[in-house]
Amino acid sequence: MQQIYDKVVDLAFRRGFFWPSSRELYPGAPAGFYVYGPLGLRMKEKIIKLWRMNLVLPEGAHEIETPHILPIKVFEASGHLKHFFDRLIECKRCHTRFRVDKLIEETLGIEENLEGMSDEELLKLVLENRIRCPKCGAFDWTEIKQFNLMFTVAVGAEAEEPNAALRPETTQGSVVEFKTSFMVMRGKLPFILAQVGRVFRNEISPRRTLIRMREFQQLELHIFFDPEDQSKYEEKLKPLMDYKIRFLKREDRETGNITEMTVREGLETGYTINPLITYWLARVQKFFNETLGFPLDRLRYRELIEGEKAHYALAHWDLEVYTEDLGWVELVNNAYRTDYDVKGHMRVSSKDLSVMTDRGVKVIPHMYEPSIGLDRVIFHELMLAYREDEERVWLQLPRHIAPIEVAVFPLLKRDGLPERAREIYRQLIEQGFYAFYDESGSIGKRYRRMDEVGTPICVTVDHQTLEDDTVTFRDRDTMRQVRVEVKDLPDAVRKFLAGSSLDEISSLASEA
RNA sequence: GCGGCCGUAGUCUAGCCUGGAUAGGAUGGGGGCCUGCCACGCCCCAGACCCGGGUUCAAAUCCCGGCGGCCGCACCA
Repeated sequence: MQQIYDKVVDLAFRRGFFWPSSRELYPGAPAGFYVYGPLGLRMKEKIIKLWRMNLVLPEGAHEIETPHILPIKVFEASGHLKHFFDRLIECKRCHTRFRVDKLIEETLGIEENLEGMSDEELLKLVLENRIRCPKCGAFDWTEIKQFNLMFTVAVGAEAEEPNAALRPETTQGSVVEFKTSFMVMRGKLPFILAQVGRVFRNEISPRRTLIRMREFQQLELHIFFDPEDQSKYEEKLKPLMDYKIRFLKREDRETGNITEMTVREGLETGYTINPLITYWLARVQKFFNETLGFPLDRLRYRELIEGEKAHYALAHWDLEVYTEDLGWVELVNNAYRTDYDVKGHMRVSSKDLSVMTDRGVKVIPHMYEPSIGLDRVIFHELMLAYREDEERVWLQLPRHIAPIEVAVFPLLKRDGLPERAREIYRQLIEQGFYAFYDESGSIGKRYRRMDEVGTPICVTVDHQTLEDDTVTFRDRDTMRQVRVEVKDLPDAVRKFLAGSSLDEISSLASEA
């Protein structure tokens, strides 16, 4: 069942939300790269802004921007080198694949470092020790295949070997720049860095358009804190104590039962570890529900278990969203990375990254990271907004996220109506709205076109406008119209986008 | 990456099996006429055989390879 999915993808390509890169000119272009068209880009900007206004600035986070390309050393310290450059060997009988270093370590009980060995040496070890397939017991292996899940680059005109890589997460940039940022901002723990940025993963098989891409965008918060001092967050949690966070606990995997746990319960039972993590779990869920408009019953935190968690994570919850077509899809990676990253960089760089705290002791900060997959958020906004009936197709996007905020039409293409409509359009643009003007075809067709891209308001200039300077103001969801005076229009648009009802809009004129 | 299915305008599709002349239609798009509020109608225009090779007098059609898509497995740090 992919009905809505297919329709949303079709609509997105057709109307300029997003489409596959380079397809027009070079049909064989590799998959997993997408262009954001004008409408998709607008939504993206709006969501970034909402994130910034809700989770960055009020939390005192400092937004920085670090390079996409980082030296290989960085990824040696972060553990990505080890975990991203897999060497796999496949059993020819049952077609199960194994990481060859793990296979050898586990079968022979060797602890020594196998990373430096060549493929030939590793294969020789497997064959000489007659290591059998742990799954089916066969002794029939393929050659070793290299899997690079990071894109490597050779920096410098004369470089021949890759000496850098495109980052697979923005985190490492923040960790590497933590100390400098802390210093220049005269920081104190907890200290939060924020990054909006593109990340790159050489996925084996990119699929489902924006759901799994090779180049995508993350909204990440990197919260550095003193694990021994939670006082600040204890305070911040007070108003949230009865807020319910939705979890899929590890033991409920089979049944899918969601546990609604209040902040208080999370703390008391220790399930959510500490006040800081608890606060952020609640905060991020609230952001998705209240600001981005995702219904609560479609959201849950899936607790990851050993083997699913990232190599760096002590605890890890994926915030997931449910749609009928795609099932539960991860939107936010919430990882308690402990001091894994900071320590890794201390080890590889031999620099001291510990900082002084108010307690008067130096600590190596721990890190908690809510990391939002922006493209997936946009895609799900579209999926959840899609509506159709016998008459029309429309996107019931949250009004403040719609890419076109208000469209202006002349009822007819004569009698001076287009001229007046263009004036009104100009005024709205000057007021800072994302306005849109159209005079082609019939009025009904123009309404349909705007419905399809989720434009919340259509304003129409008719003959009455020329007499009393009022226009019709149409609501996307009900198709109802009220008349508004042109002078009140900017105010009406602003209020409607912020959530006012159509009745409130129509009473504007009578108040004035 | 493996296996199965598939690839004709932006989208949907006819033609392919059985090779043959300007690749047809719908929808969408642009322009025009019309139109006093929800995809009216009419006229005009632009737009496609995934890429490469092979077989053939001749390939959208047959064969091979590549690329891409969907589904399943694996991967998803």
